Amino acid sequence: MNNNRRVTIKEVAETAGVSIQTVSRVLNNRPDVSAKTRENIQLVMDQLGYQPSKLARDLTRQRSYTIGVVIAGLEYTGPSKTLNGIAEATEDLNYTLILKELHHFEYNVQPVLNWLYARHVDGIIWAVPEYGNNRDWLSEFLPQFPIPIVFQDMAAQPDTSIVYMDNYIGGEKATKHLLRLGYRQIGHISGPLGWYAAAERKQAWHDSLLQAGIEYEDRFHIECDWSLSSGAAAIGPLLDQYPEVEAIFIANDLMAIGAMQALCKRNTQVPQDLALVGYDDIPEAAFVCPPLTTIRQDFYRYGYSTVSQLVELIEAVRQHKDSIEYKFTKIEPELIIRESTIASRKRR
Amino acid sequence: MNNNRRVTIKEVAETAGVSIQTVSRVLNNRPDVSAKTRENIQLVMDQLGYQPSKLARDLTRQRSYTIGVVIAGLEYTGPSKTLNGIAEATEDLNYTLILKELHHFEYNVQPVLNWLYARHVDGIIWAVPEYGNNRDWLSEFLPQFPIPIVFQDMAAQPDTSIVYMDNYIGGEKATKHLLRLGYRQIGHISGPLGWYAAAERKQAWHDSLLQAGIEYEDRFHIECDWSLSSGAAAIGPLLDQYPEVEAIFIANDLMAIGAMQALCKRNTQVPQDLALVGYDDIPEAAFVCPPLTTIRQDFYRYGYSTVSQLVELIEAVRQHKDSIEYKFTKIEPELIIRESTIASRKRR
DNA sequence: GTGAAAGCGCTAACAC
DNA sequence: GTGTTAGCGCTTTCAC
Repeated sequence: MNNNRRVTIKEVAETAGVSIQTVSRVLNNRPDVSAKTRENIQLVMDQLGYQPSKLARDLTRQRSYTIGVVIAGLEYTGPSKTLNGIAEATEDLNYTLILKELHHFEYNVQPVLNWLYARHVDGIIWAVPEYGNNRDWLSEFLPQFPIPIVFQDMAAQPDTSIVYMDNYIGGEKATKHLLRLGYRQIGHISGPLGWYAAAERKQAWHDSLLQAGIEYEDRFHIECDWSLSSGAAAIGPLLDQYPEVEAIFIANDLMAIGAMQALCKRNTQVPQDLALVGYDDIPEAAFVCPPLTTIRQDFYRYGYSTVSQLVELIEAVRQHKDSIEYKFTKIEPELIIRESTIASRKRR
Repeated sequence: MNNNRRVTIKEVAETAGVSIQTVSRVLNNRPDVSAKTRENIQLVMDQLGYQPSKLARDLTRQRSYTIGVVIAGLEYTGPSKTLNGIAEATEDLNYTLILKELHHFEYNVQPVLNWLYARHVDGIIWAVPEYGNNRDWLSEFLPQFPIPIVFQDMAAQPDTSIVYMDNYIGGEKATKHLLRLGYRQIGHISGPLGWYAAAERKQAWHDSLLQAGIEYEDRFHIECDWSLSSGAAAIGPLLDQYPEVEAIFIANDLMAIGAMQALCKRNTQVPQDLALVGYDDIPEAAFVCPPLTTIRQDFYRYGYSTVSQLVELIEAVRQHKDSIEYKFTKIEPELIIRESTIASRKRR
């Protein structure tokens, strides 16, 4: 490892026998440099192995082409796939990505915002899922914050750009699929209801049943914590207490797989005795026995779109300064039908 | 969104009626400021909502406390968990993380290195797995590159810091576990052998058999592509051709689960007819039927250690400048015994 | 076409 | 204790 100092624009200028300014022009592909000068400078740059400092450049331009991503729960499939999409979009759009990972879903906003501001990011993606009241700061801090932000996973808000993975539609698709197959006694295992996503899915289940003219039973609902083991633990007691339940919409695949394991042990057949719909379409969903009907969420696209949205917003802010158009973008999940659901025997 | 210009140190100084330098001193917690002045300046900072620019600071200090992470395959469990560990360690050590995601495992090194250099990162983590000859550039570029790098997933090299998830030991643990249970005809389904990790695991399988005095059969090996479907596709033909195979070490859990699905369909019982060991310990491994014996890799810790290693290296380089100590750190995976392997009936 | 001067926001070195 | 001067490496403005 060589400990050379950086080669600077000044050195290039001196070596090439021109002014710093002329070198800068070549760097920025300005037209007003003679072909000969340009060529010569280019040569010197290559020889010296010159690499312009983005730090210095960003400082003078007051523009960094950098976006800050605030995220949490990277240990879960959803966030990590989302980040994957964000990362690739950032690359494709020639931005730099600064990652700010929160250790918890609870956090203090102001320090994070300041942290990002200090780093001159051009825009921010708030990829922390809405959970409890962790969005209460919005109305307070946001109006006076000078950097554009796009939020993920959040209810619509005025003057706020949001990209939303439509959990309500997803819950509807899951529940209506079961209704279509003839099931009537449909239960629900939800995630922690403090999570916006969990609440939306549950609401959709509830609404779909009512719309179908079915007497809604909140008894058929159990709140779990997204984990496989919580799903495994919940299913038995639910069925013991309400043996009339014919089908269950489970708010994620992990819990659904847990439930299947538990059902296996108590000799309850899926889908003959109980139909199951999951949520997420994790890779394993297609391979459990029987393969799981589920709702597929395209997290990669979710992340990717969020970046596009943000870059649009950044441009808008830099130009018009006034008539900013805030968008609420929805991404619709998809029903994937497999063998954990079939037409109900009882009702046919 | 408010479009205020940044509040600068100059403004703070003027408002507080002191020089810029004094403000800077307060900013950096220098002792040589009177309590009274300090207090006053602090007050002005708060009132103005002053946030020091890290850009400007980094530029003058020639030190950014930023690390660049070059990574690929974020759609897979391993890399994404590793990134999780990297991100948390970076936070804990008060560094900033710039993410450079490569679209492919093949890449051109020089531009990536330049990209990072332009951003003044203090150090680099090369988290792209060694694959084919994608490390050939090491001897060429590295010696003249001025920024410390720590590599992951790579064979030992002189003058290079490496954190290594020990695939050889892992392969050994898997194979020896089967041997200990009494199996003798042990097959192997590997990942693409161009991958260093895949090659190491296979080598360990090979060596362990020889050490046990077993005539080694390369016929019992099939090369797959890490995917679930490839595992599902491979297992049938292997057993058809070599029905004498009693156990298989499969190089990742995804392929192992695929294999289990395929075995299920052809009515081959695991572990009675065939014992299976996977690799990775993905969450689902514990819940397939039967639960999968596997090798657990602590990717989180892997990522975390790599950052610690890098920060140590950065400090070393900044201080001694000469006697740098390059480390080869191994992380040992763990055997997790479940029900997909039991004592062999045939041999007992 | 090219260059000189000023400035981006901060810190380091030295003076007082 | 506090201020002055000179950078860090680049871009912008405005001359020539």
